[in-house]
Amino acid sequence: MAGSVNKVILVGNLGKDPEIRRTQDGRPIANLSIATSETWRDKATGERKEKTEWHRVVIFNEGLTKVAEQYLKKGAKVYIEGQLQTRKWTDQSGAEKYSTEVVLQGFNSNLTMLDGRGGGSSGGGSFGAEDQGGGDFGSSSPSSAPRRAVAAGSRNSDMDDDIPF
Amino acid sequence: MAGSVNKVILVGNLGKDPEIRRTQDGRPIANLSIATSETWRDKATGERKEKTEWHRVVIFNEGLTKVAEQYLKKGAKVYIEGQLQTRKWTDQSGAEKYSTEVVLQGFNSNLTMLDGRGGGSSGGGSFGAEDQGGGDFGSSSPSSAPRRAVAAGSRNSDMDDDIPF
Amino acid sequence: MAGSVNKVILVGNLGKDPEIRRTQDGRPIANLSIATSETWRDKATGERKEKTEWHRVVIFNEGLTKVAEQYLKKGAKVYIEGQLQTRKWTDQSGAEKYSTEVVLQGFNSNLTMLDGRGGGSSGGGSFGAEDQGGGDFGSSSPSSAPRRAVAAGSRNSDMDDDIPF
Amino acid sequence: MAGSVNKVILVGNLGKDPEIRRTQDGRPIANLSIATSETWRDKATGERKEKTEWHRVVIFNEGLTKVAEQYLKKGAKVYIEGQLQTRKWTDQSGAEKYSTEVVLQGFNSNLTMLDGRGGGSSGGGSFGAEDQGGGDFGSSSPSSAPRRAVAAGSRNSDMDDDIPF
DNA sequence: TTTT
DNA sequence: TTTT
Repeated sequence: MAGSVNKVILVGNLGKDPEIRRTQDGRPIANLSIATSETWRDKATGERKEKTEWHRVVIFNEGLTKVAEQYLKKGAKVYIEGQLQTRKWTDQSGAEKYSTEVVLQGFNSNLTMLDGRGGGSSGGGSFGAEDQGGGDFGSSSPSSAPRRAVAAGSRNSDMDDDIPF
Repeated sequence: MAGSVNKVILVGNLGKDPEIRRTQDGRPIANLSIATSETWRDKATGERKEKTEWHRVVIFNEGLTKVAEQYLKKGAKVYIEGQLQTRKWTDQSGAEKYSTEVVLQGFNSNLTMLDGRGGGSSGGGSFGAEDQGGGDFGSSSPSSAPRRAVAAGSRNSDMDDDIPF
Repeated sequence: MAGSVNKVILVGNLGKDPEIRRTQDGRPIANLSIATSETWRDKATGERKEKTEWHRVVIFNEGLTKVAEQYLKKGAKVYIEGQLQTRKWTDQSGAEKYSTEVVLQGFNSNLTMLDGRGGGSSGGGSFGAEDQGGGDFGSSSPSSAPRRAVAAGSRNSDMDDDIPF
Repeated sequence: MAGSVNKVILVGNLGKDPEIRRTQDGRPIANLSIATSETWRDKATGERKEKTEWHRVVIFNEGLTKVAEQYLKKGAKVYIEGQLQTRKWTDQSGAEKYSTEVVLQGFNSNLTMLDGRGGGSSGGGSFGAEDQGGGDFGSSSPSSAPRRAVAAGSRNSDMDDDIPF
């Protein structure tokens, strides 16, 4: 079907270190377990309640996989943008199982670190789907290309970042 | 955990009419099957490929459930905003199963119709989590309350919807 | 700053045909005016109210610009994903002005058509940031690459799209 | 127009403390300045570049305004979900100006703290549009109501948060 | 004016 | 089971 959107946005913490696997043809894949939770006060009893949801996240994008491998640790807080996918598989006893995952792959994926845990001087970093994420954090290539200068009449004569508020 | 976000955004089509159930205490619940798909051309063979993903959507919000029941039909295109939730259940044979659903419940849910199928002169409509969705489509109550007038100095003296571009 | 996210998601209708311009070095840029609106019933008076918001959308991505030029017309309904950017410019009288736009550029942009207006047999189509959008609609290249086969133990032995709900 | 969506998602840092104002009828409004930025390496020169975007955020939701007033400080990292709105106003010289803001108001707004600055043992917290946000951070009321138990056949017999991955 |  |  054309004309559809399939997007998941998570902000949560890793329940354990990323697991790195490889496809048969050698491409790396990272698996993350990410927890999100909500808390509320029960209206009847007044108790504080909390519910944690665990999300299985699979990173097929090679650059983002490297970022996960190098920078993410158990406990790290991340922003994740990917797609929902449900896989069918068969367990050892032959039973059919379904697993729904948040898949980071292709152009509309994102992985952004929201804290600086795990050592180094770095704080959070943002990595888009096109990143190769190689090398040192400080020299890692970035998200999207900057906006190019545009010839659009007089409207552009004084481009500036200083927004006065 | 505090400080987390769990959000799913889908634009897709209903594979069948909504199914309405009731909780033990009588609250209505709507189940939707929503398809999203992507198409691409295989780089090697040049073939056109398509992959469809099916999403199980559960609407706990009472107002949105009514909207689903009254206005959504098989084939309808919708915008959905909800949360990911995975449930564990046991089938007849005692096997443990997991089911991951997109749940519309609480303040940060949304259901917006993107076409006007199923009769009436109306095209799509938007229903937020606070809607009761009652009555005729044309008179259905809306999404969010309008912005209130604000005393904020001279900055507000000439509010206008006519943005000239 | 690392660790940030800047995302705008719109579903709305074009107020007029796209305007295509070119940068000084010849790259095409599309400008869209997109309307979103909300309706509500005034609690005090019971009147039905509507407020329309106009969004200026600028497409720097070359493939998406072509898609806009070829397929979008006044009235078309689209899903847009981009970033907020505010530009400062100086008008003819020398007054400083600011213009905030939704910019589609780079990896995390999306333009999806949600209807089939404007002729042809085509309905909606989805175009990610990496698309070149060339040629006929039916043969246009697609969104993201498909998921590759993965060697991940027994879990993958029976991949299938037939989710039974 | 029915059938539209107007959503902004930001993760960024406050450039200064929130500013609290009041409407003529006494309702509190919070104004935030939030920075997002992206970095990239210039392909031609190899230089590291950075571009910061400033966002004006206006919180009309009374509960979220209180949260902003009590917990947010200059430098705090937040997740924000709101709507784009452009206001027209006239400055002292009579010139027409436009200001585009991210407005948090109504059901589909969200403000989530992503760090634990400003004292207390708490880390980030999440506040939805329906929160009143009163009282101590640790006892603050929550986001969305929990999912209610559902009579839906055998599928629900063993609900559990312990997802084993 | 933030953050890295 | 949708849609193109």
